[in-house]
Amino acid sequence: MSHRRPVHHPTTSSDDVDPRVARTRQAVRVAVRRLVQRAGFEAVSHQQVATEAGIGRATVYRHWPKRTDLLLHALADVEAPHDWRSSGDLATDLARELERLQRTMSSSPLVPELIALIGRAEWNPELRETQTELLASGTAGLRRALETAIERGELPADHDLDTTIARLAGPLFYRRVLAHAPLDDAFVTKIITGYIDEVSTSA
Amino acid sequence: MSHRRPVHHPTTSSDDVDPRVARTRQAVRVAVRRLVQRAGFEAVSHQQVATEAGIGRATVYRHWPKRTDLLLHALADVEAPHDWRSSGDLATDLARELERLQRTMSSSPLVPELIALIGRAEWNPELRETQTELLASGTAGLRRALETAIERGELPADHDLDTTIARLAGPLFYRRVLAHAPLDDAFVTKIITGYIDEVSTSA
DNA sequence: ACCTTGTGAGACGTAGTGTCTCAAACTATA
DNA sequence: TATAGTTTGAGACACTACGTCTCACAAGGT
Repeated sequence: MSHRRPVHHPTTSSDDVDPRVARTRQAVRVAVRRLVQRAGFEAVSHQQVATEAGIGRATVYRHWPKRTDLLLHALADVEAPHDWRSSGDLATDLARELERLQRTMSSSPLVPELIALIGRAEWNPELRETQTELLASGTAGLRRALETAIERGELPADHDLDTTIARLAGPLFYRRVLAHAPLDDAFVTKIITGYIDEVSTSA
Repeated sequence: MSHRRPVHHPTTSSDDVDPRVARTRQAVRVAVRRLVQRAGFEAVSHQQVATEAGIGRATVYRHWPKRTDLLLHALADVEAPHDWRSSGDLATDLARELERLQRTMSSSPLVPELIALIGRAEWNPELRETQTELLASGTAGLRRALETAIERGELPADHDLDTTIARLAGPLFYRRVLAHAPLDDAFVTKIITGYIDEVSTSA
């Protein structure tokens, strides 16, 4: 919609968007997150978002015609750009990554949003794509840890990463989302030691 | 609402409810399931259900005032009353139970309904309770298998069942619901052998 | 100062919601 | 079969929400 191409001042943070648009976007992002955390995605309507954000209803429709656009927008900048360095030991790397995942899932106010996403991704291809991306970024650390271990020869080259990631991260999701049980340290430790025992005995 | 207590003919299936009510209940159950599978719980409104079931809108409101009541009703009879007998070997029992879970999650038209449930259970205590019950019944087989193994001395008496169940079933949920990847046999086999290796080496 | 563009307020028709009433149909029993 | 007690379906009703549109105004860029 914005046809402004030339960037005159390579400004600090925001892109070459109209400041008014940037304001709207930010306000809506915050509003959607608040609404989702308070009452679930079901409570997110253009009407509600406009009220919560203190902006006009028409403005919300202009930028995000569909309801799911609002959710996608709220999730848009949830990239986890964490710089990764291996400790040289698979067990240590996994522990660190799983604990990071544990922290994220235990405390992050984002979990409700992800659950809202899950519930809809089953029927909405666009949302499913976003979910896949978020999942990939959330488990990227685990994947890197395993890849590094393969390079070191600590794991066989044909080790199935996806399966392993599912076996490591799956139990966390199960506990948090399905069983509504706490993700305590003992639980995470058991997952790690179980897996390490398994690959070390087979080696 | 029905004050009919004395049961004259101990009839075959239905309780002592008015046949008209039984018809309504059944029709709504079917309609809700169809709608959820077709377009998700979001598509389930009293209006839609009435149309789909071919009954009056007011009737739907009478029986299920809230929208979630419709979901709960559709999930009400999903008990899995499967009679369980141990094969005498933990690995065999687990394989059977996990494969059952795999089949259920791969093919059952119920999975969409469960996902609809998950998405809302985070904010609705009543739904959360139902979800917990369904989860318990779905993993009852696994639990029985593990309990039997403890009785046989195949597992230590202080073995944490909830943790183990999360580690066995969690990866399946992860694959099916989050990763949208197929639950192939190789995957299930890896989960089982991994776990069996782990407990057998520690014994 | 100028022109451009996003915004907010509100009008508008449409569609869905939740409640209510009432005649008709159904059920169990005498 | 007749009768009394229930459930149902159809529709009326006020209300809210939806999605689109217009237009004056404010805020942005140059």
